[in-house]
Amino acid sequence: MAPQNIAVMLDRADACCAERGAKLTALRRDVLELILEAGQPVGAYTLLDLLKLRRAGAAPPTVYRALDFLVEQGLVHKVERLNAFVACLTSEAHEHCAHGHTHPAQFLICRQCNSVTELEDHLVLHAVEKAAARVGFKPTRATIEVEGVCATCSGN
Amino acid sequence: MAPQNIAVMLDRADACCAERGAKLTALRRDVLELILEAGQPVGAYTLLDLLKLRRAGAAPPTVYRALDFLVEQGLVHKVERLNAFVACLTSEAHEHCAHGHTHPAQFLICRQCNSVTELEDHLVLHAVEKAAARVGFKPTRATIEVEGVCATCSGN
DNA sequence: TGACTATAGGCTATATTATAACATCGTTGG
DNA sequence: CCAACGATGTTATAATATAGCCTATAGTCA
Repeated sequence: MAPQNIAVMLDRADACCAERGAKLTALRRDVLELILEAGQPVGAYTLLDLLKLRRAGAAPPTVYRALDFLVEQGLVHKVERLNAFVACLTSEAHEHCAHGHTHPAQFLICRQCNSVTELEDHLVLHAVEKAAARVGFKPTRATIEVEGVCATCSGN
Repeated sequence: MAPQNIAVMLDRADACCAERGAKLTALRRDVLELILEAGQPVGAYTLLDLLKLRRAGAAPPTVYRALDFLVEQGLVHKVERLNAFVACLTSEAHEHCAHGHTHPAQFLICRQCNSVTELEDHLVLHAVEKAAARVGFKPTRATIEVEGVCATCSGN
């Protein structure tokens, strides 16, 4: 992502937090910036190494606390299958930021190029909700991660 | 699960592996039995502690290798959000065991009672496949884990 | 202003989850 | 038999994540 776009995203994130009474502190902003710069899922310790270049004293809790905050605000998602974190780029997360903080999302993980694409497909969500309702289950959050081969890698 | 049912499941698993040219060795059978006895998702190190009661020399690789095998055979699933393993109880996995080994599944995780229910909902799978196809992505596997409150806990 | 309170962050240690690497053993097929 | 392969034993270590305690800073209210 181009630096100017990252700056835009950071400012959006800032406004979004403010609207909710949360604070995107300098540290949290740094961590979010590093994730945006990565442009792909990045592990907590990779992030820590990057963060140390700016903040010598950084330790695991430094990163994990910032990540907890960012995930809670819906600015970052954790990809469970990769134990990695990725910035949320969907417009909803930033524009309609009044809705419940963590918005639902699906990930497509290409096992050839390791790229990850975020989707926000309401039909999928609907199907999941219906399946849950069928057994009386009340969902609050869904982790949907699909492994496979992306369009580019499969030559389409 | 009642002991006699566990025995049935183990024998089915055995037959299933045999049909595929895989061997459900004593060790693997022990690990599968422990997971079935747990009746809920169980962590690798919990499993290791249980296994040690029978096999003093057991170490992490002992358990992880058995788990790798069982997951590959579709007899056990890993619940990513919990870093835990659960036995696959769906009939398909055992009866139509000729299909691709790892069958798709969805999990409903109750955050009140920690129970986990496995679903195999084809509408959900279809929705995921369609969403993926829409962006040219070719899925091979999907991790679908829903957190919420189960029917029992929500009083329905 | 000054003390109160709550949140954020620094820092050390440690818990939890998972794998690498190499040795040994046992079965199976030539 | 013995070669080859798959399974397991064994030791060490990597990778991921959290506990707990202390300090600093910012907003709040008497």
